[in-house]
Amino acid sequence: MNSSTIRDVAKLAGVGVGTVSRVLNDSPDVSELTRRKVLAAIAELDFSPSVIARRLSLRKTLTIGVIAPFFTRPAFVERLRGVEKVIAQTNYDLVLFNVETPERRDACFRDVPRRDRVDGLLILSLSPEDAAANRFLSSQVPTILIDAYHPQMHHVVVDNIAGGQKAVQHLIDLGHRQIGFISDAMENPFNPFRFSHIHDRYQGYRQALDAAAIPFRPEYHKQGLHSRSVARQLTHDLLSQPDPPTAIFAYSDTQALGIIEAANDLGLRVPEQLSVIGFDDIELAEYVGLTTIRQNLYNSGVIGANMLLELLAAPIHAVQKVTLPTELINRQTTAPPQR
Amino acid sequence: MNSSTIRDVAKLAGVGVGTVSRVLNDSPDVSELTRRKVLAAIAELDFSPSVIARRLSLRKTLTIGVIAPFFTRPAFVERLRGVEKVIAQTNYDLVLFNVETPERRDACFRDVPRRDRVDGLLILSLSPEDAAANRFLSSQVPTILIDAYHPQMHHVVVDNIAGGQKAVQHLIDLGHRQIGFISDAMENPFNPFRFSHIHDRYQGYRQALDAAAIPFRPEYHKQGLHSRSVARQLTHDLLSQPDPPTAIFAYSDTQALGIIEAANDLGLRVPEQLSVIGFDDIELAEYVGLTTIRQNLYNSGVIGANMLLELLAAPIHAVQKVTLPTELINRQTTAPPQR
DNA sequence: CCACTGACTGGAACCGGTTCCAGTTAATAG
DNA sequence: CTATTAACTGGAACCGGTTCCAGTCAGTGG
Repeated sequence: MNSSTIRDVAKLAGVGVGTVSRVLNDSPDVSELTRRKVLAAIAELDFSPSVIARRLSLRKTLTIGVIAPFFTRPAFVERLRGVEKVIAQTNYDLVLFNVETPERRDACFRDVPRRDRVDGLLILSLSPEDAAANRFLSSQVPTILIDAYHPQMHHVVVDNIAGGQKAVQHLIDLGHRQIGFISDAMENPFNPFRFSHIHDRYQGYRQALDAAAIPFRPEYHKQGLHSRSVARQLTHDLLSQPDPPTAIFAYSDTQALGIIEAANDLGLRVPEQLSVIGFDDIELAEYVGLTTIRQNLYNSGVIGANMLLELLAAPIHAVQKVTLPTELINRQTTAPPQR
Repeated sequence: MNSSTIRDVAKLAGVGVGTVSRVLNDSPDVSELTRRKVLAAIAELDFSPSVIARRLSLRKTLTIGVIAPFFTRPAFVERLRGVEKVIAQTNYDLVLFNVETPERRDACFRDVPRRDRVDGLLILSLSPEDAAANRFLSSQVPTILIDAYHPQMHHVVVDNIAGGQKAVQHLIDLGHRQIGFISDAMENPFNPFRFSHIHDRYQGYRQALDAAAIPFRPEYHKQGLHSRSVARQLTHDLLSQPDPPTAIFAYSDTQALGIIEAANDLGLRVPEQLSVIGFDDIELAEYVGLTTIRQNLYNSGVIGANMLLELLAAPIHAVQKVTLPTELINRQTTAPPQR
């Protein structure tokens, strides 16, 4: 059925294979008469060219790879959605590599960036170390980091430092002076993917405190694995100390939810007795009325994918760096501290 | 760098290309000595075989396609996760086709099922009409429907009828006799993807009522677009009528959340004054303590992907039909009706 | 009338694997 | 010692496109 080849078409149309190929590729060097004959033969045979054979002779895969820890956190899915939207409008195929363990990440970083596998690569939320980055750079596969960073690689990131600062500044503006921070662990082994935003948001936290001349209190910063339940436990620790914070900045919305649970456990009303602010603005955040810092997740995918397409179309550039802004979404979990 | 071919390896190792190919494919017909020579040459050249060329000569794409409306509802992502998990363990690539409009669905149904594009296909939550199904069947591309149905295609579905019945039976067991149902629209144009579960869950609703000899009241069934806000509005309609229901079965958890919002609007306490039960058991459900019917989303992806791999390995079978059970998850939104 | 140009065309060579057939070699049987 | 066989091996042919070179032919200029 689908088994006719370009040679069958050539024979039927009474032309050479080269001519058929020219017709298929809209070459101008074909007379109108010939073109019509070829198109008729194509229609009669219900021929369509083999993508596989094209790939071999073009030495391109017509494929874009995406490496990401998609399913581990809701935010990643939203970025992927933006990526897919862009790629779907091209004739590239989108090949998915999901990463749920550091081993799998390393395997992907090793095996995927090969010219015969993908023409271009998007990496979401996974910042490569120098060794991996060098492999990407020498692999000749154009690669864009989205929500991830390496100084020598193209990337589109959100301004986590400014975002963290914005969150804490909001609490300060409300009158808070005792502000806790609950985050993922900043160091291995509890930050196996080395999500670098943690450091950035932490830095934003510190800068906002400094700017307001509020001394940093290490006992106000609790770290642990990224999950609601861990955040809940950390909040218990945080609030059970003498002179506890009156407001908490959470590294992520997921953790903010754990903080709110802990407040409920302890009989503290939010926001009257405890203010909570998150980061990301995931869908749940709106539902529970969480004040948070929004980053435009979908857009980051769109921008990254478009950068990659440009890179594939045009020759090499200098390292492209895009930083996206954040936005304070003021809902119902922050308020002035009680006197 | 990556440019060495099997012929380079053959020359360096002093053997023929066929022999190198045999070594690469672990053929037993190679002497140990020769194998070592070849492996040494491979290592020296840092050679790895071109996937593209393999595809052409094997006449396989080494690719599995997934067509789905992934990002429109959280449940789909969870299924995809199960699919990815299975595919990642093979050497198939996973190519993603996201569908957000009926046009895009039709385009995917038309263009993707081609032997030179994918070796096998998984379709999530989109039930093809007969015309499309015939194209799939005649395309020679093994295809599995997950959470979708066509009588002549392999599929793995959840037992939506039994699930709906289970939900309503739970309400009846609690003593409810006035039970509403809020669902997606059952007919076009408001059900553009023809999600068939709606009919099934509706049927489960009707069966449970019949079994308890409770007459069906059409005014207790409200339909609308799938969203929290629409469900909220429908609930207002439902509860503002004389003799309103004391319990509501929601087609999905998302809609159940809208129902709860509406109850709050009206000052009705859940579950004391209104019982609500959902369907799916999405992540949010646990968070808000929603009683619901769980379907094992992740597992449906795993099972479907494994079915496809078997189909790719073995010759044609009879139509495979798998039905997965559901489970009542009893949380805090259902209770006996008030006297 | 010849040389030359431009427009178009045919088809071999190529992309880099796999496969199959025809050897070669060594071992075993007769 | 020869015939037969088993165990390996080399390499041509093939998968189905694209590309490029060497034409062919009509038209133009001298």
